[in-house]
Parts: sequence; structure tokens; C-alpha cells
Amino acid sequence: MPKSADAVATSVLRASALADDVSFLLARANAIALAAGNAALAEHGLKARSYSVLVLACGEARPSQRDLAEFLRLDPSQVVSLVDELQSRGLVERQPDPADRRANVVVATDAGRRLAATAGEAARGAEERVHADLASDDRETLTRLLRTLAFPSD
Amino acid sequence: MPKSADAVATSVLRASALADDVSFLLARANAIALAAGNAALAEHGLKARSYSVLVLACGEARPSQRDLAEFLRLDPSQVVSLVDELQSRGLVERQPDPADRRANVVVATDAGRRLAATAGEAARGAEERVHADLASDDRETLTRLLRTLAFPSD
DNA sequence: TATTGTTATACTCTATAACTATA
DNA sequence: TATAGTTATAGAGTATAACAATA
Repeated sequence: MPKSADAVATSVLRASALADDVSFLLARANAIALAAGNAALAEHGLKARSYSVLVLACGEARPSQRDLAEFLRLDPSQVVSLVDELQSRGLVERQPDPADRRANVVVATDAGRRLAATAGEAARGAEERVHADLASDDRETLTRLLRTLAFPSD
Repeated sequence: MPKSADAVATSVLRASALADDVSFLLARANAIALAAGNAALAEHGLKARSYSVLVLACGEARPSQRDLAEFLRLDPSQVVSLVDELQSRGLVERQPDPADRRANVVVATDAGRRLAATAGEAARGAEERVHADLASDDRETLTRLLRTLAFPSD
């Protein structure tokens, strides 16, 4: 099977020093996964960012906006925009935290939970295609190693 | 050792569905590595992007701007800006490709090679700190698995 | 006709500072 | 004093279309 001109050009650079650099591989793999995820979520009116907030709002943790910002490594002001948009679409609610009246707890509505379920299927389908080259035990290993990098010094 | 309030908040969300999502872990690990890499490269006047172009220009591949765009997953117009900046600092040169007069081959100057060497040490130091929690064989495994995702269907 | 590099433009994302209301 | 949320804004990054030169 003939390779495209692009693939040939890329394969030459794959002998470069960068091709063994973990940070570069991380960036490139993330770019591919993000593009696939965003494409799959677009038909549900979501992106990776808004989907992440929605999923966290569906869980038991009842996160404040501050919690979301830290977990997703976003600025608190970015979380404001994301929650604004999801709330205007009736997918999440801001509930006052009785223990701290400064804080808003972000909780998914029933509609939000339904969308999270269907969008989640699309996201998992995209992930499945991106990871098609990995065996099942390789995926588990990758998850474990990435978790170590994503949440340091546990 | 007491955890910070932030760490506690994060640990609650770590029980969420997202915390097992490979795409999410990839994004978070990449964000951490990118921040550390950019911080280390800043003292040399570089960022991850410009450093990547410089390293590829130091190799034997003699890449065109198109090659760089595809390998780094950037738009060709973004490569123009990156090469402009490196060239204005005397770190790379645009050389006409004798085989295709439309194309520019991007090659590092001697000054560019010297900077790539010293900046590379800083970048490897940052990577070392980011990967301190991983054993040596885990790093090799991670590199292999990420390469599969970063360059699909080999 | 198609491709490389380039310019221009608009859009999104990111980072910062300042403000309010609470703690 | 410090923190949660918000607003405003500027800067960086991203995506698109159009063009000249060349294939």
C-alpha cells in the first residue's frame, strides 16, 4: 500500500531527536485525541472542555467552580464561561453551598445527565478509534502511567 | 503531612468518571509537562513550539515548512511565524530547495545549534522532574505506548 | 490543476488584574 | 487578610480563505 506524500515527509522527521521525546509524544497524542473527541462531541453541542465540566457535575462530588478549575487546570474565570453556557442550556445548575455562601456547587440537571450519557457514548467511540492500535492490557498500562504524570506525588 | 485545601478538593474529583478517562489524563499530563517545559525554555527565549522547530532544523532531515507543519500538527501559517522569529534571531535559515523551488528548507545555524544544545539540557531537566515518579522501565513503556498513539497505523 | 509559502482575518483560548461578597 | 466568583481585557494560539510562485 503506497504511503501519501505527507506520510513520507513525516516518516523522515520520525528519525529526529524529537521523536523520542516523551513531552513531544504527549503533545502529539493529546492533539490527536482532542481533535477526535471534539469532533465526536460536536454533534451534541459540546467540546472536550464543556463535556468534562458536565461529567463532573453528574458525579457525587458536588464540586465548586474552584474545584473544577483546579481539577481541569483551568483559570477560575474560564470555568465561569463554561458553567454559564451549560446553565443557559439547562444542563447544569449553580447551587449555593450551605457551608460557604461564597461558593457555587455545580450540579447537572436531568437533561444534563441525559446529554452526558449520549455524548459519553460518542466520546468513548472516538477514544476507541484513537486507541485501536493498543491492546487491552496496553491501555490499562497507559492509563496507570498517565495517572502518575497527571496527578504527581501521590 | 497535611494536604493543601486544593489537593483535598482535587482528590474528591479523582473518584469521578473522568479520572479513568485516557483522553482526560492525556490532556492533564500534557498540560503539566508543557507548563514545565515552557518554564524551563523561557530563560533561553524559547517555548515548546519554537524549541521543537529548532530541534528539527538541527537534524539531518532538512524539513520543508510543510513537513514541519504536518509533523508538529500546526497550520502552515503558524510555521511561517515560528520560522520568521527564529530566523530574525539568527537561529535558523530558510534555504531554497533545489528540487522544488516553491519550498523552503529550514536549517539551523551554528548559533541555533548551540542554543538547541543548552536549551535541550534545560528541557531534559524539566522532563526529568515531571517524570520523577516513574521508574526507568515505566518511562520506556510510556514512550512506546505514546508513540503508538502519536503516529497511528504503523 | 494542485501545492508551497505567505498574508490577512476572525475566532478561541489563556492569563492577569480588579472588584464583590463572603470567610 | 484571604478566598470564591465575576468581569474586563489583553495576549497567545488556532483556523480559514485568498493570493503569487511554482510544480
